[in-house]
Amino acid sequence: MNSPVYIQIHNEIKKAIEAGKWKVGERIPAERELSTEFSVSRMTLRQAISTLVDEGILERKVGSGTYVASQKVQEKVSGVTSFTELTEAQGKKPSSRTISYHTSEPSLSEIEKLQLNDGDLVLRMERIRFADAVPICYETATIPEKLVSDFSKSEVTKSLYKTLEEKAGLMIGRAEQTVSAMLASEKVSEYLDIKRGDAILRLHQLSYAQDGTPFEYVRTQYVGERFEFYLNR
Amino acid sequence: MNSPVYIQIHNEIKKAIEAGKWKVGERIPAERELSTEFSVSRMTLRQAISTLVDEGILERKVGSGTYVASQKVQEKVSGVTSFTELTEAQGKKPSSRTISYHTSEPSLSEIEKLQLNDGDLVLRMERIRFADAVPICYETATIPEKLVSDFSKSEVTKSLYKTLEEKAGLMIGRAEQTVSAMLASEKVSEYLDIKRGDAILRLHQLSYAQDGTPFEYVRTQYVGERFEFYLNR
DNA sequence: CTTGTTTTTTGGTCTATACCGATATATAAT
DNA sequence: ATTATATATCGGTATAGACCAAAAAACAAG
Repeated sequence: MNSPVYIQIHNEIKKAIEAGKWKVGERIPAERELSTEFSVSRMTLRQAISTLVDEGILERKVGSGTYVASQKVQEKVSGVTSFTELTEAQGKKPSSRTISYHTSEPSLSEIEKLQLNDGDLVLRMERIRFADAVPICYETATIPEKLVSDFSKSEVTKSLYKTLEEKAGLMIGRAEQTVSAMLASEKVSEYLDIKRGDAILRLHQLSYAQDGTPFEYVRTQYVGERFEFYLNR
Repeated sequence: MNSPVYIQIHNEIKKAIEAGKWKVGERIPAERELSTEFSVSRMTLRQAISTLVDEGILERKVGSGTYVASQKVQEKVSGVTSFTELTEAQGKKPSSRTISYHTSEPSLSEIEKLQLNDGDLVLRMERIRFADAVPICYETATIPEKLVSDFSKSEVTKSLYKTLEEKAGLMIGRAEQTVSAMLASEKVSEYLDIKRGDAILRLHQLSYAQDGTPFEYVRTQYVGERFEFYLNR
């Protein structure tokens, strides 16, 4: 247990809130009170509170007290375009399941889109995204193998952009998106729990680094019945 | 000048950086040194530095020093189109601040877009969205008053879609979006901490219920320097 | 010149105390 | 009962000092 005291206190308070010691909207004890309870100075206690405020778990009100904040995921509402936002706006929980994750030879379109050379390999990931338990889309992402050969699987699947930026110094630039419609294949229809031939909304996306190099090619197939993606310009 | 000392120091340091006293990537004097220079305690000086770090203007490196950060907020686009997802993909924390929230007479464009009748009132909300502490966009959302008259403010600002669906039985359908460019007005430039006449990327969005009724009209003004929105079709 | 070790510098954490202004609550006046 | 006022509580700011671990710089050894 070598973490700083204020982090430990942060964790204890957070756990207490999750355990229901104080409910949403309720006031927690004053800083001076908590500081004696935890046997630390008020400034240290304040630091623990501050991190919880930064995380949106607590709210401060001068002269009144510190209160358990309502929710934080709910702040994300307004522009209804993305899967995640739509999902959360409807009060459902987005999740994903990785179908496959392996290195292989690129297809012709992948060679073209990602500007690959002879012999270059790619990392291909397939995943399904869910809203609650309902499958919404099937997604295939392709990345040049040389870009991610040094990274762990979780580094690639969980926060690819951050990992690429921090560990490979690759600055993310623009992205090209194309939207079209198609029919579900047998394979995809099984993944998405629909019938073969059902309507699919297809989103192709090619992401470029700031130097103009394409580094990620994503093809997403949304279930037409369960997702809408409108663009008018 | 009644603002706290640490804010005043924050402003002075920020101004000095903008004036080129220390260039990007360069190290600024040590905290102990600056604290004597400004004649404050080190903790107060630290608080000024901390706010600058939160804003992405400075970066700390233990044992080394504090440096002028390389970039402001990166103009990246990843695999997503929404502000929230974009922000999180860059490892930053999205947040928002409500500027105003009141019922009023609709404008001509609002009457047209939302298909309002004579005498109908609208609820108009203005808010600013941030990535970490940096303002990214200014957003005005208009909703027919009759739709939300029964709801509390937090129900509208925090999870409008969920509330509409659960309490009004309104199923969210499609949304039309238009993207264009314009110049920042004086008012908006102050909100977004930019100059009047700076480039603004404007996104207008009209959201329809599943029965075809328009129910929300959102106009978002993104800071051109801090946000990019690519669409190719 | 290179490599390993020590010293110094720097940010990170923590204490104990103090005063301020905003808010809430108890009290007094009407 | 209502309204004005004083008091207590609360978070916000600020001080002056202390020790720690990471990093850099100075130094020593080969």
